[in-house]
Amino acid sequence: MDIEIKKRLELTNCLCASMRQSSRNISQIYNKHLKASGEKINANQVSILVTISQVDDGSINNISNLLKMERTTLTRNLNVLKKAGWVKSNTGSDGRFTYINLTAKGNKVLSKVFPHWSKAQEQVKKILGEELDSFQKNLKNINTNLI
Amino acid sequence: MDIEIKKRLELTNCLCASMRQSSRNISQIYNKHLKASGEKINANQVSILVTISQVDDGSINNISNLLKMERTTLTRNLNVLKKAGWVKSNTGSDGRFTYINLTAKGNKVLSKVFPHWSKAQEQVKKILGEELDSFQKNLKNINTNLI
DNA sequence: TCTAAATAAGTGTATATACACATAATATTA
DNA sequence: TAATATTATGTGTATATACACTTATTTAGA
Repeated sequence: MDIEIKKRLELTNCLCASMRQSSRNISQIYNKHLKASGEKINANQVSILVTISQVDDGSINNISNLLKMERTTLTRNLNVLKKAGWVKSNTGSDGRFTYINLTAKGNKVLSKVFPHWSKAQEQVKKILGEELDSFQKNLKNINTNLI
Repeated sequence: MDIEIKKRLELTNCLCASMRQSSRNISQIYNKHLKASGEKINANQVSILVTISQVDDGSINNISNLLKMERTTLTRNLNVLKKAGWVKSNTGSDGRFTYINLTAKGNKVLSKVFPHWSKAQEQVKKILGEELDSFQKNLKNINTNLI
Protein backbone atom coordinates (compact mmCIF):
# COMPACT_ATOMS: atom_id res chain seq x y z
CA MET A 1 0.00 0.00 0.00
CA ASP A 2 1.66 3.19 -1.19
CA ILE A 3 1.60 6.38 0.82
CA GLU A 4 -1.15 8.74 -0.37
CA ILE A 5 -0.28 11.17 -3.11
CA LYS A 6 -1.29 14.12 -0.99
CA LYS A 7 1.05 13.21 1.85
CA ARG A 8 3.84 12.50 -0.60
CA LEU A 9 3.41 15.94 -2.11
CA GLU A 10 3.63 17.57 1.27
CA LEU A 11 6.74 15.60 2.12
CA THR A 12 8.47 16.78 -1.04
CA ASN A 13 8.31 20.33 0.25
CA CYS A 14 10.21 19.41 3.40
CA LEU A 15 11.95 22.48 4.79
CA CYS A 16 14.50 20.30 6.52
CA ALA A 17 15.45 18.55 3.31
CA SER A 18 15.74 21.87 1.44
CA MET A 19 17.83 23.26 4.22
CA ARG A 20 20.17 20.28 4.27
CA GLN A 21 20.47 20.39 0.51
CA SER A 22 21.38 24.08 0.55
CA SER A 23 23.78 23.45 3.36
CA ARG A 24 25.53 20.76 1.34
CA ASN A 25 25.63 22.88 -1.81
CA ILE A 26 26.90 26.00 -0.12
CA SER A 27 29.48 24.07 1.86
CA GLN A 28 30.85 22.58 -1.33
CA ILE A 29 31.18 26.03 -2.90
CA TYR A 30 33.09 27.40 0.07
CA ASN A 31 35.26 24.31 0.30
CA LYS A 32 36.21 24.50 -3.36
CA HIS A 33 37.32 28.10 -2.94
CA LEU A 34 39.19 27.29 0.26
CA LYS A 35 40.98 24.46 -1.47
CA ALA A 36 42.51 27.02 -3.83
CA SER A 37 44.28 28.52 -0.81
CA GLY A 38 46.53 25.49 -0.65
CA GLU A 39 45.56 24.87 2.96
CA LYS A 40 43.77 21.68 3.93
CA ILE A 41 40.90 23.52 5.60
CA ASN A 42 37.15 23.65 5.16
CA ALA A 43 34.35 26.14 5.82
CA ASN A 44 33.26 24.52 9.06
CA GLN A 45 36.78 24.69 10.43
CA VAL A 46 37.12 28.33 9.43
CA SER A 47 33.97 29.25 11.32
CA ILE A 48 35.19 27.46 14.44
CA LEU A 49 38.58 29.17 14.26
CA VAL A 50 36.94 32.57 13.87
CA THR A 51 34.73 32.00 16.88
CA ILE A 52 37.68 30.90 18.98
CA SER A 53 39.60 33.98 17.88
CA GLN A 54 36.86 36.19 19.29
CA VAL A 55 37.04 34.79 22.81
CA ASP A 56 39.95 34.67 25.18
CA ASP A 57 40.24 31.37 27.02
CA GLY A 58 36.79 30.22 26.00
CA SER A 59 35.68 26.88 27.43
CA ILE A 60 34.24 24.09 25.32
CA ASN A 61 30.73 24.90 26.55
CA ASN A 62 31.44 28.55 25.82
CA ILE A 63 32.47 28.01 22.25
CA SER A 64 29.80 25.43 21.56
CA ASN A 65 27.13 27.87 22.74
CA LEU A 66 28.45 30.60 20.50
CA LEU A 67 28.51 28.26 17.54
CA LYS A 68 25.21 26.65 18.52
CA MET A 69 27.01 23.41 17.89
CA GLU A 70 26.47 20.31 20.00
CA ARG A 71 29.22 20.22 22.60
CA THR A 72 30.32 16.70 21.71
CA THR A 73 30.40 17.63 18.04
CA LEU A 74 32.65 20.54 18.84
CA THR A 75 34.94 18.29 20.88
CA ARG A 76 35.49 16.05 17.87
CA ASN A 77 35.95 19.04 15.57
CA LEU A 78 38.48 20.54 17.95
CA ASN A 79 40.54 17.37 17.84
CA VAL A 80 41.00 17.86 14.12
CA LEU A 81 41.98 21.50 14.60
CA LYS A 82 44.44 20.58 17.32
CA LYS A 83 46.00 17.93 15.11
CA ALA A 84 46.45 20.60 12.43
CA GLY A 85 48.19 22.81 15.00
CA TRP A 86 45.67 25.65 14.72
CA VAL A 87 44.25 25.35 18.19
CA LYS A 88 45.62 24.66 21.65
CA SER A 89 43.82 23.77 24.86
CA ASN A 90 44.78 24.00 28.51
CA THR A 91 43.23 23.37 31.89
CA GLY A 92 42.60 26.22 34.29
CA SER A 93 42.57 26.46 38.06
CA ASP A 94 39.14 24.87 38.02
CA GLY A 95 40.13 21.49 36.69
CA ARG A 96 36.80 20.94 35.01
CA PHE A 97 37.35 23.58 32.37
CA THR A 98 39.31 23.26 29.17
CA TYR A 99 40.30 26.60 27.73
CA ILE A 100 40.60 26.91 24.00
CA ASN A 101 42.75 29.36 22.07
CA LEU A 102 44.17 29.80 18.59
CA THR A 103 47.85 29.16 18.01
CA ALA A 104 49.97 31.56 15.98
CA LYS A 105 49.62 29.08 13.14
CA GLY A 106 45.84 29.18 13.56
CA ASN A 107 45.83 32.94 13.25
CA LYS A 108 48.05 32.78 10.22
CA VAL A 109 45.87 30.30 8.41
CA LEU A 110 42.80 32.46 9.00
CA SER A 111 44.50 35.43 7.37
CA LYS A 112 45.72 33.29 4.52
CA VAL A 113 42.37 31.75 3.61
CA PHE A 114 40.38 34.94 4.06
CA PRO A 115 40.45 36.08 0.40
CA HIS A 116 39.33 32.65 -0.78
CA TRP A 117 36.53 32.54 1.76
CA SER A 118 35.57 36.02 0.57
CA LYS A 119 35.20 34.87 -3.03
CA ALA A 120 32.85 32.11 -1.96
CA GLN A 121 30.83 34.51 0.14
CA GLU A 122 30.54 36.88 -2.83
CA GLN A 123 29.38 34.09 -5.10
CA VAL A 124 26.57 33.13 -2.75
CA LYS A 125 25.62 36.76 -2.15
CA LYS A 126 25.36 37.25 -5.88
CA ILE A 127 22.91 34.41 -6.22
CA LEU A 128 20.74 35.73 -3.41
CA GLY A 129 20.80 39.19 -4.90
CA GLU A 130 18.54 41.69 -3.24
CA GLU A 131 17.06 38.91 -1.12
CA LEU A 132 20.32 38.68 0.82
CA ASP A 133 19.20 40.71 3.81
CA SER A 134 15.86 39.00 4.27
CA PHE A 135 17.49 35.61 3.84
CA GLN A 136 20.10 36.33 6.49
CA LYS A 137 17.38 37.62 8.75
CA ASN A 138 15.45 34.40 8.32
CA LEU A 139 18.48 32.28 9.10
CA LYS A 140 19.15 34.32 12.22
CA ASN A 141 15.50 33.98 13.19
CA ILE A 142 15.70 30.21 12.86
CA ASN A 143 18.98 29.99 14.73
CA THR A 144 17.62 32.11 17.55
CA ASN A 145 14.09 30.86 17.99
CA LEU A 146 14.36 27.21 17.10
CA ILE A 147 14.82 25.43 20.36
CA MET B 1 49.82 38.44 14.74
CA ASP B 2 46.06 38.34 15.00
CA ILE B 3 43.80 38.55 12.01
CA GLU B 4 42.52 42.07 11.41
CA ILE B 5 39.31 43.06 13.14
CA LYS B 6 37.70 43.98 9.85
CA LYS B 7 38.29 40.56 8.31
CA ARG B 8 37.15 38.85 11.49
CA LEU B 9 33.92 40.80 11.39
CA GLU B 10 33.29 39.77 7.83
CA LEU B 11 33.99 36.15 8.66
CA THR B 12 31.44 36.19 11.46
CA ASN B 13 28.72 36.85 8.91
CA CYS B 14 29.57 33.71 6.97
CA LEU B 15 26.56 32.51 5.02
CA CYS B 16 27.92 28.98 5.00
CA ALA B 17 28.21 28.90 8.77
CA SER B 18 24.69 30.31 9.23
CA MET B 19 23.37 27.80 6.77
CA ARG B 20 25.05 24.89 8.50
CA GLN B 21 23.85 26.11 11.86
CA SER B 22 20.26 26.35 10.64
CA SER B 23 20.58 22.97 9.03
CA ARG B 24 21.71 21.44 12.32
CA ASN B 25 18.99 23.19 14.31
CA ILE B 26 16.18 22.32 11.94
CA SER B 27 17.36 18.74 11.61
CA GLN B 28 17.27 18.33 15.37
CA ILE B 29 13.69 19.63 15.50
CA TYR B 30 12.52 17.21 12.86
CA ASN B 31 14.40 14.34 14.42
CA LYS B 32 12.90 14.97 17.83
CA HIS B 33 9.40 14.86 16.37
CA LEU B 34 10.22 11.77 14.35
CA LYS B 35 11.52 10.04 17.43
CA ALA B 36 8.03 10.34 18.94
CA SER B 37 6.81 8.06 16.16
CA GLY B 38 8.62 5.17 17.78
CA GLU B 39 10.50 4.46 14.56
CA LYS B 40 14.26 4.72 14.46
CA ILE B 41 14.24 7.11 11.53
CA ASN B 42 15.52 10.62 10.87
CA ALA B 43 14.63 13.52 8.59
CA ASN B 44 17.33 12.77 6.07
CA GLN B 45 16.13 9.19 5.72
CA VAL B 46 12.54 10.33 5.30
CA SER B 47 13.49 12.62 2.43
CA ILE B 48 15.39 9.85 0.68
CA LEU B 49 12.50 7.42 1.09
CA VAL B 50 10.06 9.98 -0.31
CA THR B 51 12.24 10.59 -3.35
CA ILE B 52 12.58 6.88 -3.99
CA SER B 53 8.83 6.49 -3.70
CA GLN B 54 8.36 8.98 -6.52
CA VAL B 55 10.43 7.07 -9.06
CA ASP B 56 10.00 3.55 -10.33
CA ASP B 57 13.27 1.66 -10.61
CA GLY B 58 15.39 4.74 -10.19
CA SER B 59 19.13 4.22 -10.43
CA ILE B 60 21.60 5.50 -7.88
CA ASN B 61 22.61 8.34 -10.20
CA ASN B 62 18.95 9.05 -10.78
CA ILE B 63 18.07 9.36 -7.13
CA SER B 64 21.22 11.23 -6.24
CA ASN B 65 20.46 13.82 -8.93
CA LEU B 66 16.93 14.31 -7.66
CA LEU B 67 18.20 14.74 -4.11
CA LYS B 68 21.20 16.79 -5.22
CA MET B 69 23.14 14.53 -2.93
CA GLU B 70 26.64 13.31 -3.77
CA ARG B 71 26.29 9.86 -5.28
CA THR B 72 28.72 8.24 -2.87
CA THR B 73 26.90 9.84 0.04
CA LEU B 74 23.64 8.39 -1.20
CA THR B 75 25.24 4.97 -1.54
CA ARG B 76 26.20 5.00 2.14
CA ASN B 77 22.78 6.33 3.15
CA LEU B 78 21.07 3.62 1.12
CA ASN B 79 23.01 0.95 2.98
CA VAL B 80 21.40 2.13 6.20
CA LEU B 81 17.94 2.13 4.64
CA LYS B 82 18.48 -1.35 3.23
CA LYS B 83 19.60 -2.61 6.62
CA ALA B 84 16.38 -1.22 8.07
CA GLY B 85 14.42 -3.09 5.42
CA TRP B 86 12.86 0.03 3.90
CA VAL B 87 14.62 -0.15 0.57
CA LYS B 88 15.57 -2.89 -1.86
CA SER B 89 17.92 -2.82 -4.82
CA ASN B 90 18.30 -5.00 -7.88
CA THR B 91 20.36 -5.13 -11.03
CA GLY B 92 18.74 -4.71 -14.42
CA SER B 93 19.56 -6.09 -17.87
CA ASP B 94 22.32 -3.50 -18.10
CA GLY B 95 24.52 -4.82 -15.36
CA ARG B 96 25.90 -1.42 -14.51
CA PHE B 97 22.67 -0.11 -13.09
CA THR B 98 21.32 -0.68 -9.61
CA TYR B 99 17.61 -0.04 -9.38
CA ILE B 100 16.23 1.24 -6.12
CA ASN B 101 12.71 0.81 -4.79
CA LEU B 102 10.84 1.03 -1.51
CA THR B 103 9.76 -2.14 0.22
CA ALA B 104 6.27 -2.54 1.64
CA LYS B 105 7.85 -1.85 5.01
CA GLY B 106 9.39 1.31 3.62
CA ASN B 107 6.01 2.53 2.43
CA LYS B 108 4.45 1.70 5.75
CA VAL B 109 7.04 3.62 7.74
CA LEU B 110 6.54 6.69 5.58
CA SER B 111 2.82 6.68 6.32
CA LYS B 112 3.45 6.10 9.97
CA VAL B 113 5.90 8.95 10.49
CA PHE B 114 4.02 11.44 8.34
CA PRO B 115 2.02 13.10 11.15
CA HIS B 116 5.17 13.57 13.22
CA TRP B 117 7.06 15.01 10.30
CA SER B 118 4.08 17.29 9.75
CA LYS B 119 4.28 18.69 13.27
CA ALA B 120 7.95 19.55 12.79
CA GLN B 121 7.20 21.19 9.46
CA GLU B 122 4.46 23.27 11.09
CA GLN B 123 6.78 24.36 13.87
CA VAL B 124 9.36 25.65 11.42
CA LYS B 125 6.71 27.29 9.25
CA LYS B 126 5.41 29.10 12.27
CA ILE B 127 8.82 30.56 13.04
CA LEU B 128 9.25 31.75 9.47
CA GLY B 129 5.78 33.26 9.48
CA GLU B 130 4.95 35.32 6.44
CA GLU B 131 8.55 35.01 5.26
CA LEU B 132 7.96 31.34 4.47
CA ASP B 133 7.41 31.77 0.76
CA SER B 134 10.38 34.01 0.15
CA PHE B 135 12.57 31.78 2.27
CA GLN B 136 11.59 28.67 0.32
CA LYS B 137 12.14 30.56 -2.90
CA ASN B 138 15.64 31.48 -1.78
CA LEU B 139 16.48 27.93 -0.86
CA LYS B 140 15.24 26.72 -4.21
CA ASN B 141 17.27 29.44 -5.89
CA ILE B 142 20.40 28.31 -4.10
CA ASN B 143 19.77 24.67 -4.80
CA THR B 144 19.18 25.38 -8.47
CA ASN B 145 21.83 27.93 -9.30
CA LEU B 146 24.70 27.01 -7.06
CA ILE B 147 26.95 24.83 -9.13
C1' DT C 1 34.08 16.74 56.88
C1' DC C 2 31.91 13.41 54.25
C1' DT C 3 28.53 12.67 50.89
C1' DA C 4 25.43 13.99 47.32
C1' DA C 5 24.42 17.30 43.71
C1' DA C 6 25.98 19.99 40.05
C1' DT C 7 29.03 21.12 36.43
C1' DA C 8 32.38 20.33 32.51
C1' DA C 9 34.09 17.44 29.41
C1' DG C 10 35.14 12.85 27.11
C1' DT C 11 33.76 8.28 24.88
C1' DG C 12 30.92 4.67 22.38
C1' DT C 13 28.29 4.21 18.66
C1' DA C 14 25.81 5.28 14.54
C1' DT C 15 24.78 8.06 10.70
C1' DA C 16 25.99 11.87 7.12
C1' DT C 17 29.12 13.88 3.95
C1' DA C 18 32.44 14.08 0.12
C1' DC C 19 36.78 13.61 -2.32
C1' DA C 20 40.05 10.49 -4.57
C1' DC C 21 40.48 6.28 -6.37
C1' DA C 22 39.07 1.49 -7.87
C1' DT C 23 36.09 -1.79 -10.19
C1' DA C 24 32.75 -3.64 -13.27
C1' DA C 25 29.90 -3.52 -17.29
C1' DT C 26 28.71 -1.72 -21.67
C1' DA C 27 29.61 0.96 -25.89
C1' DT C 28 32.71 2.58 -29.39
C1' DT C 29 36.20 2.35 -32.64
C1' DA C 30 40.39 1.03 -35.00
C1' DT D 1 36.99 -8.50 -32.75
C1' DA D 2 40.37 -6.63 -29.66
C1' DA D 3 41.55 -2.45 -27.47
C1' DT D 4 39.81 1.70 -25.64
C1' DA D 5 36.44 4.92 -23.91
C1' DT D 6 32.38 5.65 -21.39
C1' DT D 7 29.19 4.87 -17.84
C1' DA D 8 27.55 3.25 -13.25
C1' DT D 9 28.71 2.10 -8.98
C1' DG D 10 31.65 0.81 -4.91
C1' DT D 11 35.58 1.60 -1.49
C1' DG D 12 39.20 4.00 1.37
C1' DT D 13 39.69 7.64 4.15
C1' DA D 14 38.67 11.70 6.72
C1' DT D 15 35.61 14.88 8.75
C1' DA D 16 30.83 16.28 10.75
C1' DT D 17 26.98 15.34 13.60
C1' DA D 18 24.47 13.96 17.80
C1' DC D 19 22.48 10.97 21.29
C1' DA D 20 23.34 8.12 25.37
C1' DC D 21 26.43 7.25 28.68
C1' DT D 22 30.71 7.86 31.49
C1' DT D 23 34.31 10.24 34.00
C1' DA D 24 36.39 13.89 36.53
C1' DT D 25 36.15 17.94 39.30
C1' DT D 26 34.05 21.17 42.19
C1' DT D 27 30.31 22.81 45.14
C1' DA D 28 26.69 22.40 48.48
C1' DG D 29 24.49 20.47 52.27
C1' DA D 30 23.73 17.25 56.16
